[in-house]
Amino acid sequence: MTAEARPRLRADARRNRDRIIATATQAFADDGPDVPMEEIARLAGVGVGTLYRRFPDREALVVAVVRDSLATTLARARAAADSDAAAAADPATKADPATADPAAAEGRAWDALVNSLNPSHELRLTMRLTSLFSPTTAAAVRADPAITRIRREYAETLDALVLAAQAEGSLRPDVGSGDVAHLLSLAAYGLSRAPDATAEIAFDRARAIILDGLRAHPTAPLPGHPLTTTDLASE
Amino acid sequence: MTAEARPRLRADARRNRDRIIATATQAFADDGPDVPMEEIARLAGVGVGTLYRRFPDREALVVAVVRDSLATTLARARAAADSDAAAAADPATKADPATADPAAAEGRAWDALVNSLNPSHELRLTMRLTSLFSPTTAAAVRADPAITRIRREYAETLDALVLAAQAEGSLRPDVGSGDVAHLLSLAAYGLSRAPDATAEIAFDRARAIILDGLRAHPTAPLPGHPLTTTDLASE
Amino acid sequence: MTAEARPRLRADARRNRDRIIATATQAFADDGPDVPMEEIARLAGVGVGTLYRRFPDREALVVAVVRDSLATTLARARAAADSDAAAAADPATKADPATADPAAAEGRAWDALVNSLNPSHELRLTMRLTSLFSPTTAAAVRADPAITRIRREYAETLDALVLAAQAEGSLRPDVGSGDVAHLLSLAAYGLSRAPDATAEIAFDRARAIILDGLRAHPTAPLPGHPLTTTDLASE
Amino acid sequence: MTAEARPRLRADARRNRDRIIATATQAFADDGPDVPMEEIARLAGVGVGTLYRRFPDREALVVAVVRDSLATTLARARAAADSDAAAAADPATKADPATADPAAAEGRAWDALVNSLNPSHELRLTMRLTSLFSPTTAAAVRADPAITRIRREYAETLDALVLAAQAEGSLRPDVGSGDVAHLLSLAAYGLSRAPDATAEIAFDRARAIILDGLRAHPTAPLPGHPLTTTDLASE
DNA sequence: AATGAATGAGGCTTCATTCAT
DNA sequence: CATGAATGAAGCCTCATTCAT
Repeated sequence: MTAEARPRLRADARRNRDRIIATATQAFADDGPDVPMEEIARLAGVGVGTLYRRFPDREALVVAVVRDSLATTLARARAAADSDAAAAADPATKADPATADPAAAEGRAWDALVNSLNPSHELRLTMRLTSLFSPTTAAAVRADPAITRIRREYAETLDALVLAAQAEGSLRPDVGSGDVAHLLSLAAYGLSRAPDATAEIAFDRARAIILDGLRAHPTAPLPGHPLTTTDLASE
Repeated sequence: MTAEARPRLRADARRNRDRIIATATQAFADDGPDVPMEEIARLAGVGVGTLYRRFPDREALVVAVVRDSLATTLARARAAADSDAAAAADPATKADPATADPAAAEGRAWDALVNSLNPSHELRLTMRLTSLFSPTTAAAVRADPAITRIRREYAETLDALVLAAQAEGSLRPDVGSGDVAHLLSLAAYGLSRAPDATAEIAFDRARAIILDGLRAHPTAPLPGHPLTTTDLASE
Repeated sequence: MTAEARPRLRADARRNRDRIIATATQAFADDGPDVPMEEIARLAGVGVGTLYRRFPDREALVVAVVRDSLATTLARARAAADSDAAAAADPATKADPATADPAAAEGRAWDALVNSLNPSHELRLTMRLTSLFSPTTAAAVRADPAITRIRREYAETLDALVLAAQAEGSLRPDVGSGDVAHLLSLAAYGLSRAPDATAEIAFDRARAIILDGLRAHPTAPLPGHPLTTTDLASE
Repeated sequence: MTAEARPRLRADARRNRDRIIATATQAFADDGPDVPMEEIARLAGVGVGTLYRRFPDREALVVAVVRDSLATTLARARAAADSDAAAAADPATKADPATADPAAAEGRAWDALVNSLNPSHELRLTMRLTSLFSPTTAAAVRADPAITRIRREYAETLDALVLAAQAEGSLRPDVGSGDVAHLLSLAAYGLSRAPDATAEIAFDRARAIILDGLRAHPTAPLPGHPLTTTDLASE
């Protein structure tokens, strides 16, 4: 995403690169992590050679796909956090709670949290990916510095959202950002590969139930201690 | 229960078969769905020839593994349902709520439901498998008659538990057995392959939060309608 | 060659293995070091799978070919050394120099040396191989323990032949076994790939001239010091 | 000398061409005959496109490299022959044998022959190349008209040197220029790719021994008949 | 019946060559 | 013209499956 490691690709090369990542994301989601490289190339409308010129091997492609997808997730979470901050600073919004979205009745920070956890269909599919790859590939993904950085920044953003929601009293106090990330990634895993009405409904309902479980009225103490995203780093 | 198509194997052959399934289950859990057949055979201490004598091809082995695992899950759920029924019929138990497990305070049917959803580590690993196999293999699994039957029986058992819990007022009324099955399989997906303390804690906490979300005090109506396990059949 | 690392192959497997090595030796000689593995398999009348079952990768095959060829060279040199020793111990032979082969007039030790350096056509072709492989593969060859051992034993045998020939005064005293090995491997390199009358003659003449240069009448001191085969170990 | 088919390149284009040949020569010597075209282009500091503009395909590049190297060898041999002829015509030199280099005691023609066979390290490396290329490429090299011409001219030059040395009695009479060329190319083959002190010494010693074998005192008749360089043309 | 050897289709990757910028 | 991106044929290797011992 940043300029660091990108020596300014030619326009068409750049276009190809983006198309390959998008195609690969979809292909992994549709056909599992073993889609032949040639299939991906074909779907992207390029030759295998081009694919390999951009990504020296399958692992590099997987890493790029995950990196891209996480970057988008991070951007979305950040946008949610920022709009929350903006709203908090805006007297107009603050002044009239009556105009608030009824579904947002729990409080602004809660809404921001929920919002940040409402990934697009494509993103949710990508979230499934990590769990699908072979242990070796998964290790390569975790070892990637860019991915590590994005995860760290994502953790920080989510931490802020979690703390704000707990401060306003809408999120149960005995959970950490790690718990929240874990639960929502679970919901995403549950999605079947192909877009499917039932899967969508099941996801929406699961998410709603999970959110109910996260609200600020625990019936019983949770086992263990609040998990931070750091606790899940090796997952 | 499984006598139908099984022409009564000799004891040692039967032992071989069981060991292969156990080994394969472990191998899939440890190394992902792509473990070579030869590796499985080696781990099971038999030649590939023997493996292929029992399971005509890789798909047949996978189906057998899933079938075996689901059968165990079903047995566990049934035991939970039965003990609930027995308890319900037993005045002694009914008479003295004070002796109840504090964690079980929500009611007997709730406890039975929770109990049926507390799979062993090995089982939870196996539950992940289905989502790991290629779409083709996954389709073969769903098409297997024995698996279909087990799923149906499991659905019936879970339906009963869900209805009982709703009857006693401990489970929110706007969920179906499909929602429950979905949520719990989600929690299981989250487990990483290797046994890992953090993953265990994350699982336990996620499960607790999900159960809180399932309790009988919804804050907002759920989208859609209660899902039955039939709704999820194609998942 | 020894039983150490060979867990007793099944008869047909053993036959296949031998045929693959023989075929590969010929194929490398005919078509250079880049012959496709599939071509070698085809020529040997086996499937690629069989080739790869015996030799995990191309490098392993090359190492086996070189190992095999060096072992034969060693055996031949040893036979020459032994027959020399036997002859030396046999009074009948000793008694009548008049019956000696005229071409052997230089002395028994000289004959033994020359004899040990008269490799078969196939062997000479194989000797070329080492110089043909890529640096990486050549390094693998040198790193092979069996090859190292054979080279050492070969060096010892050649040392004895060289010393004996120098003792009887037929070999110039300012050369070592390293010089001899080097020169004769050179002659072998000169052979073109395909059997070819001109190449044969050129080889025979080159060998004769080199032998003349090695005889005990140096006209000028050689540069450097006598080379041992150890000096050439890394070559 | 090479103006025939060369439509007069621009100076910088010429410089590019020369650099590519020099780079390729070095690359072949360092990394074997399989260096990728792209690697050669990179080392030469040009794009592949430029490389292909100069040399329509890999074979053309190899041919150019060999051609270039042989031309240098020819020039050197000619210089040796010419200085011999000049010395022969110069009474001053002839008059005072006492001033002769001690190592040159065998006679002027012998010295000229030896001198012409003392290639630089780089050249000797290049000489190895021919034997490293695949049979197909080697055939293309032999089929190249320019190379054929250079070889013919080289043969004529070497013939003259050989005859002169035999006339002065320093070279054994039963060898031809083909034998000489063959033996010396052998010595060069022995050089390992990287500059290496041991290889250098081994080469010098082998060359000295071979020269001893070529001196005018045959101990036994050579097999076959004197080889001309023509006899070796197909080698 | 058990074993493990043989087979070959299929996936990964490289690199000579062509072509758009 | 130079550049380097794109292409795809071809080689390496793996592994599901079959078959001889």
